[in-house]
Amino acid sequence: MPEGHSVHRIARQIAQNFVGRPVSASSPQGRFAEGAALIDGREAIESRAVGKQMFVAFDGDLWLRVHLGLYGAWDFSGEIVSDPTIAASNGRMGQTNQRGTPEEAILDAAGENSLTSIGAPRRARGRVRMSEQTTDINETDDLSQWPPPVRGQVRLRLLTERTCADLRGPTACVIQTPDEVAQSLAKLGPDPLVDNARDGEERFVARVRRTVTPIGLLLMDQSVVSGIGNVYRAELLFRARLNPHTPGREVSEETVREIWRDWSRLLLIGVETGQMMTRDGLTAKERRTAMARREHRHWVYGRAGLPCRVCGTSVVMEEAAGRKLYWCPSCQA
DNA sequence: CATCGATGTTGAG
DNA sequence: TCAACCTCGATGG
Repeated sequence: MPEGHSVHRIARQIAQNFVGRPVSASSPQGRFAEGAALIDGREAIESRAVGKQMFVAFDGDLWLRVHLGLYGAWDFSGEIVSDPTIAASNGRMGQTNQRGTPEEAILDAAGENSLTSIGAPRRARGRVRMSEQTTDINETDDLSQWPPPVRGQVRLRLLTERTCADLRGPTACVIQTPDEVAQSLAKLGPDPLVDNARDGEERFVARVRRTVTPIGLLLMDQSVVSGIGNVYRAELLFRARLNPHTPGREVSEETVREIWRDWSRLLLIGVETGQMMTRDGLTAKERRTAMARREHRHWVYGRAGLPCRVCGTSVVMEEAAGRKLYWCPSCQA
């Protein structure tokens, strides 16, 4: 259920906790037994996300490609070290609160200090789910057992001496050669967190402005731009005050560039906070409400029939290519 | 307890 | 265009 921001967070979590270590791989459910056997015991070399796809390299030129699809999820348990760029950037974002950021909670739960201190690393007692924009600690879990007992359908379990990652319900989970990875990457449009800002923007602009396909469909096309899903699509279009049905070639170049830059901005915020926060101009109080409750985070997504937050017109919902598209017919005329 | 729907993609027809 | 994939939180009885 993730859009691009979640996948980047997961890739970083894998990088932080698995890269540089030998990894035991298994498929408790059995549906990925062959693939798991191929990487079992190998050292993880690299972990990266491009759009909604994640690639993890293992020693011996074997790559794991995972796509979570609609309801895939990774559960991390054990000793979990947060990505320092995420933790550090939270301060910059000014979104700490009394109980601490999710990342700080992870550090606490995982006993992160012990990793860098002299004492023996102590077994963690944290558990996090990384599926969508939530990163929750379940402190009621009994983690006295190691490795943790398998619960439910686990397609792939990655395990080090200290950290466990369980993958459930992915659309794609395959082992690839470097050539196959290159082919997968070649199908993907630019990702603001992967591609050079200028190159990415130019590719996006060129692609959008040469087609009559409606911009509302183009933003969902992963070969046009990577990582945008149904929520970010609706919100980017509203933020640009753009009618979703506008053919790509009829969107002004300035507006196309504005959308790319806005996506870059929203993606960065999503990676840092773990939430799809697409509203701005909020007071401190409104921001706290929005951080706590999803329905307050968006301009139009999920608000069919409710008044537009800007003009009061009823937000419209229509089906487009099998997905629900929300927009304000007045603001986005 | 049953049912529904979801932040997604693929492939059949 | 639509079903299938295969998971789980939210909702209703």
